[in-house]
Amino acid sequence: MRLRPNGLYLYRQKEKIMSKAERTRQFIIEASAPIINKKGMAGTSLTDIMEATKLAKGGIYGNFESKEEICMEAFAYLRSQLANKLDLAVSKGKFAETKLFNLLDVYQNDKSMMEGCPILNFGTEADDTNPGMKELVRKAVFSAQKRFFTIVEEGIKNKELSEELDPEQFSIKVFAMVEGAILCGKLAGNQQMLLVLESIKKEFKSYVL
Amino acid sequence: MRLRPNGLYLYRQKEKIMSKAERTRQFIIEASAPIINKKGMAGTSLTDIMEATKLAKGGIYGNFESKEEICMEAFAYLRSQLANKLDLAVSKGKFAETKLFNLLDVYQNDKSMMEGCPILNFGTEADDTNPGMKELVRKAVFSAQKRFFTIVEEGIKNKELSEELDPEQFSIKVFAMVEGAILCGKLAGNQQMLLVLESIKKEFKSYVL
DNA sequence: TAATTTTTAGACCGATCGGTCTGTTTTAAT
DNA sequence: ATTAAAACAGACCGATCGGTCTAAAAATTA
Repeated sequence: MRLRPNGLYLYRQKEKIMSKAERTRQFIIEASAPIINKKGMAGTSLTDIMEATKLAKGGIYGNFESKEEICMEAFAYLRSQLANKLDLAVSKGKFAETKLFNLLDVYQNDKSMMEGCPILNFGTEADDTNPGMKELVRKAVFSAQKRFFTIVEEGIKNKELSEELDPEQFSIKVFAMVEGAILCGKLAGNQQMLLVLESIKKEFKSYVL
Repeated sequence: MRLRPNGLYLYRQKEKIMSKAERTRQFIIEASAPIINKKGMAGTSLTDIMEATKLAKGGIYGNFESKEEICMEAFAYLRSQLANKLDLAVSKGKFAETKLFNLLDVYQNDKSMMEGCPILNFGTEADDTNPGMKELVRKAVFSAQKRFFTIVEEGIKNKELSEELDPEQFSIKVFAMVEGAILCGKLAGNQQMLLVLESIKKEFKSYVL
């Protein structure tokens, strides 16, 4: 028996078919990521990862040299998955307003957000204890903020938005609101998140020309 | 040797002098809380707690029945410490504006916030894994929001603030912004936090009559 | 101060931690 | 199909995990 990470996953990389090891590595990352996101890095054991992948220790450590490495890759994976969804949502909007609203809708509705934003989860755990991870998350914060920034910047350039809207201020503020809303939504009920996102939209609309 | 939690800590409870055990229990909570807040519940071991308290296992487990219980008490302690500071800051303000600004200043400057907001730290770790702790944090969220709510509500009643400012919306939104700002501040630099808090003040001022 | 109760130290426990290593199996090239 | 190389299973490792228990020490009562 050993037929799991085979047919199902036909990853390609740069037009070259991935080797067995590369496929297994990717499989481990994808299977572990949601667990680590949920239970935390310290809270996730190798046994958890073995169960999720149905692989034995050797199968794990043949592809990673430490649990730490798995955690880093798991975060990178979650981050890029989410980034892709967010970028796609933005690209489907024609105007600044629709771009922003599409973007917020992903934060609000996407089921991958149910398990919590990886920036929030990994960030709070890593900030005091894991400089390498902290740096990864820091970059993720900047690129998430940049998404908001670009929408506003282009909106102004295209005369869709008032020049009184400062892209940098707005992007930092809105990102903080979104992350805070995710936290409050999980702790105090989803309508809190809704309320915050609605107020972002409302404020934004006031700058639409 | 065994003279630590004696003279230094003369806690009183309802005018009755605390017993040795009560003092030790409190001592363990206060010594452990910052560590647990920093390293997380799963990331903090009993060895960490033993080192911080200079007590042996027996000394710990004579006063608590599990690590879990220590974590719960640690959160309750951090929460009440912070709540006291915040309430004090608010009480020193005479008007809604000064109350709110004093409150935000604690979030911005207090050194106990350097180690991170316990709601953020415990909340993100507990939300998917620890229902009991999640409930504790949930209550903390509501009472933190209520602090903002009351300022606005009374400000409106006293004709200091426009009636267009909705206390509930504002309190939920601002709390989310503050928590998001704490996260971003720790990950991406403190000036992000500053920026968010400034924008809260700016928006608030626009409702001051 | 003496007696009793409470509290603490620290040896000890089984379970689990992250990680290594070897022999077997699977893959990939011929 | 044969063979050399790559990947994996699972026994094994020492360390550490959270937690228990007993005897000694300290606090409390008399």
